[in-house]
Amino acid sequence: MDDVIWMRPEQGTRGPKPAFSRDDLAHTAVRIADAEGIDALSMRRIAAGLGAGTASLYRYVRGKDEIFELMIDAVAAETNDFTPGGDWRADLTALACLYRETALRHRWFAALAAGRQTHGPHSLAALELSLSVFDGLGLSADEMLVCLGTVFAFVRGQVLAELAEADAAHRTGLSHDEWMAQQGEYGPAIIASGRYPRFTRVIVEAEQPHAADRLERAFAVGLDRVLTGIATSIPGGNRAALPEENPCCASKSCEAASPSGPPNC
Amino acid sequence: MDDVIWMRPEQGTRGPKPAFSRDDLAHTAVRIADAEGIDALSMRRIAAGLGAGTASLYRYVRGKDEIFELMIDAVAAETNDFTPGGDWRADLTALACLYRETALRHRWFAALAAGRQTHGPHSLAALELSLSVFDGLGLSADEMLVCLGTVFAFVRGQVLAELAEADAAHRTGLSHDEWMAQQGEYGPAIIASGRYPRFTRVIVEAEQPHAADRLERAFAVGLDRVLTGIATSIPGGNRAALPEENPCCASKSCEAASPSGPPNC
DNA sequence: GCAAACCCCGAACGCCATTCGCAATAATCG
DNA sequence: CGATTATTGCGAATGGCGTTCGGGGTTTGC
Repeated sequence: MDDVIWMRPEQGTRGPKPAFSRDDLAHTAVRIADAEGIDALSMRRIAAGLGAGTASLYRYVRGKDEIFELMIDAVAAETNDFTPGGDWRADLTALACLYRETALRHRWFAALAAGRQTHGPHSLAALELSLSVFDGLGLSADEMLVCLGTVFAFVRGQVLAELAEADAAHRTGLSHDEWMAQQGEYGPAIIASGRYPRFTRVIVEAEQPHAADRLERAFAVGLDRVLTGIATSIPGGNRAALPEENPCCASKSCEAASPSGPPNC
Repeated sequence: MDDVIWMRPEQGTRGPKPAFSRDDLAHTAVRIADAEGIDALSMRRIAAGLGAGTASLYRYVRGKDEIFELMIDAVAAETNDFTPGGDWRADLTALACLYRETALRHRWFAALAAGRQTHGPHSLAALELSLSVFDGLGLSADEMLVCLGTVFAFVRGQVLAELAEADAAHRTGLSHDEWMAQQGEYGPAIIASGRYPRFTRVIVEAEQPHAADRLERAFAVGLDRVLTGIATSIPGGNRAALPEENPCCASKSCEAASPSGPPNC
């Protein structure tokens, strides 16, 4: 009954009023994790940021896991700043970009959220919003879940890959020189070994990696293809599949997603 | 130079031979993590499993991160038990299923591997194997990377979602009764709130969740759609897109992936 | 045969999440 | 209006963690 934090009342009826709210905990935790990394987020650190004693946190939360739950739900709120326009494909594209931008803003979010199911109010609202994209298409509940699941599996997986690539500090992508610079003497050793000819060819020939926006482009292209595959199973959703990718189409939809934000997707 | 473990020699030329190999560390660590969970994996625990002193581990490894690196590469070896048959789509399907099965066998693997780039020998071999699927298709290096990246982003994302769903111990899927049973009084509270009509409808109407193989099916269907979208951009890869999904097609390919293993995909 | 290089590891350090118990506070009840 | 009771804040303590230090033993190359 009360092992779900969202079911417990924020404060009792008796006794002194709590000094903070759950939102206070969530937002300071998010701030710290954003600034110092998720590994630097300790109960002591949160309490310090809040100006409270460490043990006091356990009046608000059963343990660190519930802190994570609060953080995830707080950030989930940022993925809800969007109203669907009626074109499921454009709407899904926009939602995916919005999710990606949010996850890149809070670099700990994707890994944390991918590992658990969250049922906080903002997370539920996000799910509700996502489902609303399919309004009027006549899809069954199962079908909607599969479609959404496929798109967001791709989005989360791709974002995690982006973060992993960037997390390697000075380490970079797969372009020849950047990768060489990172690996020091390991890159040449791999190539010299002759054991990985295709990998070597990719390292040597890759050109896209030099482009500054290559991560965005890869995301847009991949997303577009995933959606093309999904369109296959949506009545009336079959569009002419373009033989060559056109990332600009995704960019357009993405621009619509964050009308006021910078066009960095 | 030597901040990549794969570049450091396993033992020096002088002094006593080390009592263990890196593989010993990797395999005991994997065994412990499989059996007791990744959180139970401590340096002390590994040393105990190895019959060594805790501090001795630091003769083999710079820190716990490198233990993770060894574990990931050890498990990556399990994704290499496959030889492509020449049909890129069937081969990618098989590779995806093989990856999924491996990740489900080692429930810590996906989350760990998704967060970092690994360049151990088995991981490189896995990449090389994956790239070989595109042999003879005339794709550019960039194009191959985007295709592979899209497929594996989906695979990793989907597997993480499956694990998250199962990780919630007794917590289950999205079927009405199972979900209600998990949430205790939270589920009814959500529905009763009336704030999430689409979510409520999905909870109530979902039927697939009752099927025992629903996770496999969702994976197969999603993967098939992703591949359909990718086929769009591969010369000669455009097949007639089926208006309705046919998960059995993916299952067939998957069976081919592990000819000797149990047909549990 | 001997010095340099290497291995093993007990002990210690500082940080962590979590628990316990007590003093302070505020709503409720008699 | 007390007295009761539920609740809050938190100092102190517990046990576990990753990692470092330093010393004693072992093997190799010269």
